Amino acid sequence: MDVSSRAEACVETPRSLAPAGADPPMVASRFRSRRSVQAVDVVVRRLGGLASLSEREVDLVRRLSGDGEVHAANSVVLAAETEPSGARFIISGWACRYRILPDGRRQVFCFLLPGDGIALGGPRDAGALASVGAVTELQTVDGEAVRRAAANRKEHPGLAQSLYMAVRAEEALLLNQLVRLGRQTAYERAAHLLLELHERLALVGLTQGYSFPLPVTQEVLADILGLSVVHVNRTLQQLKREKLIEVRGGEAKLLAPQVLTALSNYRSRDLAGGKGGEP
Amino acid sequence: MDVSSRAEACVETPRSLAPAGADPPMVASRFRSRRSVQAVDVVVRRLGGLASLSEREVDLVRRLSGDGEVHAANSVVLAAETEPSGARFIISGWACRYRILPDGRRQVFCFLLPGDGIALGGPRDAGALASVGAVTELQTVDGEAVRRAAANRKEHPGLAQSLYMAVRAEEALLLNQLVRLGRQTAYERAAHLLLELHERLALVGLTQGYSFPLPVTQEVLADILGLSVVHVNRTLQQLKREKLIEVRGGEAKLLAPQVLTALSNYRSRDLAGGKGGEP
DNA sequence: CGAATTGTTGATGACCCTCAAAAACAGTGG
DNA sequence: CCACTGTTTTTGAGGGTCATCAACAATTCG
Repeated sequence: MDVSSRAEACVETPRSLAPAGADPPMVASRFRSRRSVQAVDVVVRRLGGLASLSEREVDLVRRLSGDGEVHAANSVVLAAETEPSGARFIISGWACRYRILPDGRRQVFCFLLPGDGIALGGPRDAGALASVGAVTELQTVDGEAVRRAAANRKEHPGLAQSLYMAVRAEEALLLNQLVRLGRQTAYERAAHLLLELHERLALVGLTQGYSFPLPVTQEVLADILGLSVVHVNRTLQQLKREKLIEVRGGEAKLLAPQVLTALSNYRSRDLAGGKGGEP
Repeated sequence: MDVSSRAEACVETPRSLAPAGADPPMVASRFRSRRSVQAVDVVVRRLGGLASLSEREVDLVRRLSGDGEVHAANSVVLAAETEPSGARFIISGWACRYRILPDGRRQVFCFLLPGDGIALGGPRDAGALASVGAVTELQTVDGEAVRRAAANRKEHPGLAQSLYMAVRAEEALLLNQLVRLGRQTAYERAAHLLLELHERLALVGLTQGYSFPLPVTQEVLADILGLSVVHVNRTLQQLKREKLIEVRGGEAKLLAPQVLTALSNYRSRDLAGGKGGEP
């Protein structure tokens, strides 16, 4: 992948790129193109939110921008049961982990958002257990350098901690998802998922107040919520009718976050990590 | 306090149960017997099944038997939101990871069987994200020694690999569970779960052909299957009526494993690991 | 053996699915 | 710019799955 195609992709998925008005640290202007340096910033924000990174570690992450790839919307990024590929980070766009039953039923396990990693657990991660698909057009970069660096805890304690917390955050997502599917009504599930997406996107600066991009069809929502498309539609309508949310044109807005939180028993704080953790 | 009384507790004091402050004390008594040297063998079998262990590593695991604890059935082993404890291994009995909603609804994420670890991911593991409860009387041993040894990959490559695979196997469980809850009917879920339990118990030698212990009430099954107790009862009856399973007196038997596998789209091989994997 | 837990059964209705078709929308090419 | 096509959203109708409530039978256990 060359730089120009990445740049194009950036333009084509404007929604996924952070306006980033909040976080302009002195960006070491390396000899990389300015555009791509900004692009990986979302990874820096994500990992930096999970643990404190040294300047050297931040630089190491920034250097990832070299090896980017663009995946078309609806393409398979990582097929289950095939040779595992290395770790990658998502720069822009949404992906999802999922499994498909022989009869076509699909369950999406979780969304993967900008800044999130794919197969962080190592070469054999992800692929064997679930497929990863691009929900929108997707920009990723090779994250093996970071993963290997993080394996050396002495050298890169911050990165080690970050990746550890990233894996934990993903488990937190799965547990949330299990509660939704096992014990919540459609109405609660939808509210809960929207709150979770808002929280995650806020962590990487992709929200504007309570508005955030929701670039997925109702069919995808159905597959993550464990519902039929029709029922997702009706459930969202109910939430809109009650003035709790707005959803249109790939954008969502939480009109009454506290009400949503209460009715869906949403608990935040599971995803950020709070920078504590494992030795 | 025990978990089974949660329903009443919620009726009487609906609000006061949920907050983390009201977490029950952990009842556990210590044991230290010669007999337990044999007992930890189940851990050796489990870890040895996930990766090849050197004799030294096996010895290291066997030495765990020193520091055992017994947890009463229905007691809380690891409460969510509290100080994390160290890694432990289950010697006998069944436990489960779960979360309870403020209104009393409970979702069990997975069972923890003999040989399985608790909080293997490190001190902060498990506890923060889910509680662990003893389903039956439970015998555990401190696994910190093994966990720390495994952290040194050079010294103990087999153990490192084993624990890595154990964590992956647990993720596989969660993903299976997500498919069950999100996209399968009660009938499929029950069959799928029974197959999974059989496979897991077989890995540690606790099955006899297609018979295996199932020391749980239908209420617990309901909480893991995301169903009501009544519906679990009817679903099991249907499976019995169709001569696919037998369940009585804490024992289950799969009468037609292939039929069950087909009807529930069960895929094995996710849990064992096959001794391949991460560096 | 009585008390409590667990399992079983029936009745009723809510929730959610399926089928089917129309309406809104997005992209394409004339 | 507007028909044209395919996708996505929306609406309606009807039915199946599963929850809830309530009671009773069967077990387990002290």
